[in-house]
Amino acid sequence: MPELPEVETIVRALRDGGRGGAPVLGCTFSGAEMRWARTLAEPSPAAFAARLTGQRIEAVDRRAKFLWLHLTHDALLIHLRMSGDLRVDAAAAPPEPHDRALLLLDNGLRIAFNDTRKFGRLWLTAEPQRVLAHLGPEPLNDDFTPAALHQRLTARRRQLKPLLLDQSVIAGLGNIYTDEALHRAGLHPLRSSQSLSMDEAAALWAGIRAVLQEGIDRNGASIDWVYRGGDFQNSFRVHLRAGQPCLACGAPVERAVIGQRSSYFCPHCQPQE
DNA sequence: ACGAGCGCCTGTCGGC
DNA sequence: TGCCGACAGGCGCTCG
Repeated sequence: MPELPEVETIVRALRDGGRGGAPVLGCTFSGAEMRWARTLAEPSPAAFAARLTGQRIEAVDRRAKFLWLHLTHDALLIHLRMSGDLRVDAAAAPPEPHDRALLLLDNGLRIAFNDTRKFGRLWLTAEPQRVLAHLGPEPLNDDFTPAALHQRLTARRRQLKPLLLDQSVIAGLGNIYTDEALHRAGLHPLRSSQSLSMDEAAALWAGIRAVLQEGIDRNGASIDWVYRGGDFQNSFRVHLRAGQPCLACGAPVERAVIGQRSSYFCPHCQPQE
């Protein structure tokens, strides 16, 4: 599910409150219950609760699509994958269906990791950089420049859309925001990355920045039963809009499967050649 | 180096 | 109504 803006929204809620939950910054873990053991990437389920207990949440951060809780000794990394979400509840509240991990806090609250499809993962580790080592630049950081994007795109010859989904090239984009960024840049998802001019890379850079920032401003996108609270889905220009008129030119939006993912684009605004 | 296929999971939806 | 395939915001693996 979540891409960078959805994860950022969750980070801000954990830090400051929001999405129906209380802030947890500064709280200390008092226990944990794993309800689907494979959710835990490391350490072992047997070691997890004891190691977590007593550690205080010193900071709540994000790297790409990973939530990053800085604890007293360790990092708690959380990747929500397709269907994960976090809630902050009263510790005594009955669990919800698909709650995979319950992390108890010493002030009567509880962080629940809910994940219908069981793809999400938690890491409790003293070496977060080992888990995050493969990630490319953060697209909203100052060092992510049009020239840096151009260099990374032209260093390879790949279809543009799968390349943008590759977290080692740029970190944080997923299927929705990639479609929207390519549309804003007027670039076809199958264009060869190596063929991009500096001007085209600069347009893509601006498109990526704009859609991510708008997604954050709107608290992410909510589709179907997944995720809650955001309304960026009301701003989609192409994603999920096959057959409907392009909001820029009126041509029907097309859908194609590219790299095993649904892709939506305007054939007029995003010519393949 | 790149792209395709598949596995991991559960749920929803549309067609027959 | 029931069944069946397609599809879903991600990512890691193998195989050509």
